[in-house]
Amino acid sequence: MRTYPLKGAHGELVHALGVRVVSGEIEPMQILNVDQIGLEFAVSRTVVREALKVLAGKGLVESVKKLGTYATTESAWNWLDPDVIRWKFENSQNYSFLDDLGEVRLMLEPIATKLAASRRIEEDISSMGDAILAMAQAARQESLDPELFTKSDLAFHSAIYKSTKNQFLLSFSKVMQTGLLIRDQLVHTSFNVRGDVVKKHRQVFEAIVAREPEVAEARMRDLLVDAAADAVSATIVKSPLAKRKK
Amino acid sequence: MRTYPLKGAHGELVHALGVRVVSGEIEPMQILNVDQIGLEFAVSRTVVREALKVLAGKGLVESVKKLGTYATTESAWNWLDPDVIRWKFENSQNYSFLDDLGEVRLMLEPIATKLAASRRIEEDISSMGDAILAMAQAARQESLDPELFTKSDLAFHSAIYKSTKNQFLLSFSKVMQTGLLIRDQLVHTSFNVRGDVVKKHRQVFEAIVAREPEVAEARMRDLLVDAAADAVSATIVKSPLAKRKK
DNA sequence: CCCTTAATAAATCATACTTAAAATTGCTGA
DNA sequence: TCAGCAATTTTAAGTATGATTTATTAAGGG
Repeated sequence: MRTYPLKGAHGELVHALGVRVVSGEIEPMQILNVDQIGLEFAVSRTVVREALKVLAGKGLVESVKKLGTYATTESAWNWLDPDVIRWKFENSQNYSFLDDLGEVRLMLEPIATKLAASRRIEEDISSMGDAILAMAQAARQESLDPELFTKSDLAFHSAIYKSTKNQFLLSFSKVMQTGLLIRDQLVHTSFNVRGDVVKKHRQVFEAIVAREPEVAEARMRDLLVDAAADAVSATIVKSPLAKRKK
Repeated sequence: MRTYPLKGAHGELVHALGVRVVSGEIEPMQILNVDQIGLEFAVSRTVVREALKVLAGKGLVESVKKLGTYATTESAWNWLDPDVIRWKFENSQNYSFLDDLGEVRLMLEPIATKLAASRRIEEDISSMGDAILAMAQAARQESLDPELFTKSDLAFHSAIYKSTKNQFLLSFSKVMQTGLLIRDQLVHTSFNVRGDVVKKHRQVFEAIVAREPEVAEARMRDLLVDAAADAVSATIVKSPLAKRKK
């Protein structure tokens, strides 16, 4: 399974080099030699150069004449690029950036929910309704379906961002989804789904349907605090080195 | 002056095509013919293909064999890419996305300020201090310097994001800066700098220095409300068609 | 110390070849 | 006659390679 959308040799090379840069395997200021890479991956210079241009577009490398193309420092990277996030996950020593992502989520999502409650249209309601139904279905004790649960959970939150009619929030939700999805793969959907998770989602939904911004916001905030607590315990279990940077 | 960081024929082509897609001049699903573009810009196929790959990396185009490379719909674009924002500004009929950006700013920046107040290190303090000094200097009635004012204003807010030690917030601040910078060019720094602007910035700064998260947050929120009010009046004056989508 | 020149690697160009997928054609059988 | 299916053609992306240009650093000479 390809987790990246890019096709062919080019896509694989973008992916491979991207991972090397964000994982720190290729250190900042280290030169990426075109011919050498072409040799290693058995592709032509054309393909290598295209890949480097794409990475440059995401801030991961820079190139100056005479010197060469070199990796940049973290602060130059576009962390809000879904690819960058995905690559970061794949070979990381340190998952503290997950905490960073969660922190931003906690800043945005309750207010996004408030906005959703005042701007949602019928189409948004039906998306959310479908997601909630699927979620309840997946959480049924007789037939637990972790994959469906995760998927519908993400769909619900995504629908909220979409309801805000704010392009930036929608783009952010993609970054978030990428992060959460891979986190779930990492912690293997511990799926200690507390009985009230679905209920709490439904209550958020109902407040949005009823166009009650303040109520929706408060309920979402409550829900996220629970989710964060679950995530922390899961992370500690699976990955003892995941420590918050002071 | 080049407002884009990309160099040479390649960079210019990425820019030109990016603007066309983002502005809607090239509509979703419309095919971008490689040979035709090469002819129009008098560059080789290689350069065109590299440019299209970069755009694909930002979600602006997709390519399938046999069919060609075509523009995608807005929802596929990565709005959190500084280039995308910049291009959006350059040929837009509608500046409502500025309101979207401001909305997200209002969601993030007060809390970022709160975090900054508890996580800032000495280096952050000196960055902010320098920015505040420059700002006060620029706002002096004897020698008004709009450009310096804008620059130091941005530097101050950027230093706050940096103090949070959260990579995502830092990347977001780049997007924000791009937006605010070009907005200021658009409204030509109306510079009706209310006397208390510098003072309010200084008060935020002092709360951060004193490590008073709650106070810092409240003061920043207050400051942003003023800024938003100024921006709205400026936008209405210069651009009557800037209407908020209902 | 400045100016010229050489060296270097990115940037560009041009062209040929390969691959995958869609569209067309053509065959078959009901 | 025509619907359905398979083989063929066509199209444009994708890949490869060698030659050329350009910009910048570094070395060398005045």
